[in-house]
Amino acid sequence: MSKIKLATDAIVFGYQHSQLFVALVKRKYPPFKGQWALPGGFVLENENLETAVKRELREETGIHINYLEQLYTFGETGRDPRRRVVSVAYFGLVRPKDFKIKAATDAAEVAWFDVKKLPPLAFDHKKIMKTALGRLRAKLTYQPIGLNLLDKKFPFGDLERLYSTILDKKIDRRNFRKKFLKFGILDELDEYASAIDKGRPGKLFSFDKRKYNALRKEGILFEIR
Amino acid sequence: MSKIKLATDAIVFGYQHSQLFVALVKRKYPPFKGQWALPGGFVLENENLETAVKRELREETGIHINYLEQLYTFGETGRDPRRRVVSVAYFGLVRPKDFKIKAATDAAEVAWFDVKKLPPLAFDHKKIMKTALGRLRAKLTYQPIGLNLLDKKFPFGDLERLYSTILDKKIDRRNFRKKFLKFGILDELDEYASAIDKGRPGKLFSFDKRKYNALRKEGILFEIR
DNA sequence: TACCTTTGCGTAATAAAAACGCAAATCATG
DNA sequence: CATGATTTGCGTTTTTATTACGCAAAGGTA
Repeated sequence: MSKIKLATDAIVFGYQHSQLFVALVKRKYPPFKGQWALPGGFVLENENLETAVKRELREETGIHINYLEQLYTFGETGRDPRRRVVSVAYFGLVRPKDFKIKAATDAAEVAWFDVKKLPPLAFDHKKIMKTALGRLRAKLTYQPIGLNLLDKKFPFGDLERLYSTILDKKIDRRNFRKKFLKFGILDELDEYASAIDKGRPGKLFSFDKRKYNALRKEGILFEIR
Repeated sequence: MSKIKLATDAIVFGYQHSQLFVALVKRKYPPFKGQWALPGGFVLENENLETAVKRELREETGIHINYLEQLYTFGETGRDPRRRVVSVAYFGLVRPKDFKIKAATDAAEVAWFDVKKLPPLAFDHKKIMKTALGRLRAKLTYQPIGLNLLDKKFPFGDLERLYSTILDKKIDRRNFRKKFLKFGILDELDEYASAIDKGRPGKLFSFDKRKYNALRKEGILFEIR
């Protein structure tokens, strides 16, 4: 039979307080024992790829994923020192409330790392991270996937700060708001953000996925820069 | 060992006379014997994925590929009736002069099909085709990859017709020209298209890849709609 | 009450896109 | 060899989108 092994890896992003995080697990066994790595593992024979990623994530991190898409397949010979392993990488997003990491079964430790302060990573996972970050940044500009990183109800300022930190640039608050709201995919609620923060409490918004899909069907395209 | 087999498939596009073509091979053996399918096959144990696609393409079609990128990995259980096969699909572009198909070794027949008149395809290749077409159309708008489908020297009208046929919409010739040339990635040559066609012969242009990469590095982004 | 911060709504200046006009170069045709 | 058909090449005007700001309102804090 084929001696090529098939695996999946997951790059899971989380966002909170103007910081972008990624979930990593500390490896229990060689190779790279004790190093941080992306959660992932081998695909079972009768298992779909997406099912495999979700299973690994559940087993290793207990994370409840909110958005998941295939990223890229990394298949260079030699990327695993043991033998030929081809890995289909997925990238996922979680909401702030799902940040808490549950008991891990397979991996020794799980933790969220600020993407700006990553430890050395096992295998070619640094390369995978870079690809994932590129995809996240690019996609943010032409699909409203950033909303998967916020609570279901959020003040508008949160969304603006999310774009600003992930795209790593200043954004004019007023123009950003006008442009985003003009798409009509956010519902303005009759609730206000609790005034724990300083400043005037803002109205809460929620993503109207139905309206977004309808607009997309019509060919109207989302774009934020 | 793993009973999952790893394969690659190639979706190769060609363009000529306002028509978009794709290369297909007729299957020699079951399953789907006698049906048209995408060129492809199993990855060898010590072979990189891109090497595998290129080898298969050479063996099955003799096509000289000009541009190649990974498209998506199709891994649903049951997509191959025999056993579990996960396929990493690539999509490629060839120039008109490379259209001629050479002797095939592995496959019975190779042919170019107009994407608008495709025969029934084996496996889940119809789905792969759809994904590839989507990617080509999307990418055309934010990267000048369409130039890989034209001769190295081409009259501007060819480029406009290429966009018009692949994106399947009318384009204002004058605005398109202005916008495309403004990027400064095309060199205007001192040659003219041979006046075999009717109408005024146009100047020939060529793609200045160096200039394009320089601009991309600066963060200036290409966009055509 | 004064001050700081953030929200929410607006307007003016600037840049980009879309719509359209028209002459020049070539070929086919009578 | 003049006429029409076709395609190129270079404009202008109108419309739309983006960018750059101004400023009052609503909350907390001192």
